[in-house]
Amino acid sequence: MDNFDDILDNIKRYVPLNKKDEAEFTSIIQVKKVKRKEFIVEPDRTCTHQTYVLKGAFRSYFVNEDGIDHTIQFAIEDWFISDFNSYINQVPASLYVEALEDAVVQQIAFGDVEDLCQNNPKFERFFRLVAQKSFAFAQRRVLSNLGKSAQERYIEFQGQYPSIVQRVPQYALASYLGMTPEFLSKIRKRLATKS
Amino acid sequence: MDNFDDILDNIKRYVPLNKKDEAEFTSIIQVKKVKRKEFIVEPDRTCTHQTYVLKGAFRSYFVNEDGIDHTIQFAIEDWFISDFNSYINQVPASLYVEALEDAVVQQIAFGDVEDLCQNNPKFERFFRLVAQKSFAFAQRRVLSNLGKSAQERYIEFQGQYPSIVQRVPQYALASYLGMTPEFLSKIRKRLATKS
DNA sequence: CTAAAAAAATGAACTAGATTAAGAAATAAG
DNA sequence: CTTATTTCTTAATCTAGTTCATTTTTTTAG
Repeated sequence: MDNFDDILDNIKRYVPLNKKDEAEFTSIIQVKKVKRKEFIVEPDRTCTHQTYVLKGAFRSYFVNEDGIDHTIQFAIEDWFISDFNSYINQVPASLYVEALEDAVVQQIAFGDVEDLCQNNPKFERFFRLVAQKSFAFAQRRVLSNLGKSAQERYIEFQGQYPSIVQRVPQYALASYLGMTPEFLSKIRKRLATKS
Repeated sequence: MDNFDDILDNIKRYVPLNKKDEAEFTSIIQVKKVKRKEFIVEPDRTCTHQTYVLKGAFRSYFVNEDGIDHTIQFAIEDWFISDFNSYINQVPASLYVEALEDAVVQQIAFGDVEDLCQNNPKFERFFRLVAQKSFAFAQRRVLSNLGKSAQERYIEFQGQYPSIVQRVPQYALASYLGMTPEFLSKIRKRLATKS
């Protein structure tokens, strides 16, 4: 059967759930398989779901007028991903969310989540805590972008998310860190030869 | 007496409040006057409160090892400000929050807010919606930092927050936009002479 | 009103990182 | 396997933005 243990454990890191809560939550989950290079969100189409990654890897990114893309977020197992701005305001997306590997996801629809939150304060609380944590995280990223050099940003990310560094293409990582793939290549060489 | 109308109106943009809700909320508000250049948050001291600006202007900023400061956020009337990471995790702050003008603020303590949220789902919901909006905003800022040139970032900010541009010192704005004050000066001259 | 301090402007020299282009290596998918 | 495609590397050139040093302007607080 479907494995909802991981996503429930994720929630239980923030709020305790009894069997009834669990049933309520799992009843709104939709499971989906996604092939590598497939999009689960695309610009101009409203992002209707939050996506929990059960297996696989994703990235969300923005493509600007010049065709250059900027990675907003990566997500591997046990992470949520979406075009959050599109999702919470239910307006057309500006991002792509693309599978970097064949993947299995568990999705929850905006309307279902809002209903759930209205009916069960535990979930309202869960989504508050997650949003607050996400905001604090995003602020740290702003700080890192403002204050650090390209090399320092790479080293910091590598220290914090070694599994992501190994798993995603270098051009995607470069675009997350705000530099060109060529420059990231140069940094890696510099770091490798130095030690 | 104290004027709580503005802060209550702010909340009511997200959730409806009856008189009892209003009383519950205002009972935990602490009012404070702050002089220009005074800090309401400092590194290494835990940020115990969220601050609502009734009158005045603030900025939060980080000072790195080289003594260079990076502005994270501005706040004028009707905005909230804090070291959010310190506040929600109740860990020592890494930011300064400084008054740019003499100010009057209304503060709510972390513990009081958590109690309020547990007892009244309307406030849980309010803080969820605010956190989600803040997160979406922070993501847009990351995007803007990654994708745009210094001049584009300035023009964008100026279009979105003209009142802040006029009100805060240029060095603070430069440090928010991720450039040196000298370069911002150059951009402004370029834009002024071009038109 | 005025002296002192803070903020902004200017310009010359410099550099981190981008751009371009081409070849090498890795990976995917028949 | 094997070939087509995608990804990564390398190196030369270029530029947006920084640094540093000085001057001018604005603000502040007695």
